[in-house]
Amino acid sequence: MVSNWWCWIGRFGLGRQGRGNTESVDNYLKAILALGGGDGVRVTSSALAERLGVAGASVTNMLQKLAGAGASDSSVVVYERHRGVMLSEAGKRRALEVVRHHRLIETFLYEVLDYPLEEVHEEAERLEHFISERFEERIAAKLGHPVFDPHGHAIPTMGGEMAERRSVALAEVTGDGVFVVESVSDRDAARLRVMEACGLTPGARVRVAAEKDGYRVRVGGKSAVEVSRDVAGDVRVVSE
Amino acid sequence: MVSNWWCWIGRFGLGRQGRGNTESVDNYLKAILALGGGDGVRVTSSALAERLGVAGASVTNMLQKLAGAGASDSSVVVYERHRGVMLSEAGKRRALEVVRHHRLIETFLYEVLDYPLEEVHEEAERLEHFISERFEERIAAKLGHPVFDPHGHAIPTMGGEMAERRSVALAEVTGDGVFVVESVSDRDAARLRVMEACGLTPGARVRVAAEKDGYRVRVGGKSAVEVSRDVAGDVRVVSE
DNA sequence: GCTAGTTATTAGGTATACCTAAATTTGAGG
DNA sequence: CCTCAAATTTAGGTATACCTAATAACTAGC
Repeated sequence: MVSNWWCWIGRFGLGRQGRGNTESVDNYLKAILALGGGDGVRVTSSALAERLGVAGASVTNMLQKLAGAGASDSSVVVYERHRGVMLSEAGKRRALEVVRHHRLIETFLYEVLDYPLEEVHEEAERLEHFISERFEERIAAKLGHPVFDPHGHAIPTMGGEMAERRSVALAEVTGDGVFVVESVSDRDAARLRVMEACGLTPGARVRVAAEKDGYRVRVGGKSAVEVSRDVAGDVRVVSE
Repeated sequence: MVSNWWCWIGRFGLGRQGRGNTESVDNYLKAILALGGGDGVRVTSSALAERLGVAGASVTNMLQKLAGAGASDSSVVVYERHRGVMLSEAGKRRALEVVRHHRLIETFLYEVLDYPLEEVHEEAERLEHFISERFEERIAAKLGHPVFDPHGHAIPTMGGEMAERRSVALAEVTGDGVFVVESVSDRDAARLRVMEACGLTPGARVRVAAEKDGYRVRVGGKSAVEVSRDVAGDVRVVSE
């Protein structure tokens, strides 16, 4: 009787890689979507380069490859040199799927694994590319098919539909008034921590007074706090 | 008031990639561990190539890079050309960490997300490379720091310790007797489905009778079933 | 201790996805 | 309509991680 537990460590080929969408490609699609390329807006190479943190030349390379792959239709983007890029139907579908993954994972981390709000984004950003259909389906079911993620952002359905809501950045509010926080940006974890401390979380009812260089906000019964313009730029509200 | 939900899709650089361990490197380390390279056994290039499903030349390349990186100590493997490879302390630590990730994820998928047993492996194989320390910690806590995964394999602790148990493959059993199933291999999903159907799951008490070309097993009150040599090779048992 | 056969390594190539630096194209202002 | 600066693309390079084919090193058997 010999102990050889190691025999049972799985064995498999290297690499992964679904149907031809690499992690990189998905990130480009997501970035194009985020910059408006899913709604007929032509997105510039430099905007993409800036958002993705890569050199402009790298963007051009990738766009050429994406546009070239698959004859003409069936391609994931519509691209003409010097005239920007937008998503094709297929590209938009895929981009929304990745966004769905991202937001479901965020919700899952927050609801089921008790992550702090400001940490869900980074983890989801990595995992969104590697989960299977089954994983997606299972966490969606576990969470009761949520419509919004913990930041207040809408989660696209499997069909790519998305609850749309009208809102403004708090930073664009000029007068005083009472608002409901629609969503908070996940861009900056530190800022997110500030918002949480102030009670500026999705669904919160806030009384806002614009001041030079910022806002005075009161959430619920708490005492008023000063909110910088930076932070206000990361909070979206709807008027009550 | 303008709706521009897309502004809130996260923005980030591409790529990922922790402290220099790529997914590929982790897979090599895991494979070396699985072939005994964590216990002073020199593992051959061809064994690695076979297990990883890559060409021999690719293995040599990788081993040279792994051995070369970081002066001499601090390297993750001990390698001499033509004489095989084994893990260094650091390499073994990392390999066990990846195995820990894998098995925790499997347990999580099975326990929390209700995956069928035969599907957990493939998903874990992908995700093990991309979860953070926090994710690992959170699922371990959620599961109550489990010691075995759903296949019956021991989960290494954070310190790299691992419950060791003595067992034999059912295929090596010659006489008759009563055994307890210690673990089942996750290698082959189809085989796993057969085992589940037979009741051959970790912890099950089975009465075994060797026959030419296979085994006759009785689990609990169920009627006896025939088990092929192939399947028996994927079941490990301890005598009662 | 030599040779055949297996095993391992070197040499040279592919694809992805980045980079910098050098063209080029575009479009705004005069 | 022409020039010039900004945006974009081309050209040429890097690193990872694979590949095949050719060469070299071990090791058994005689």
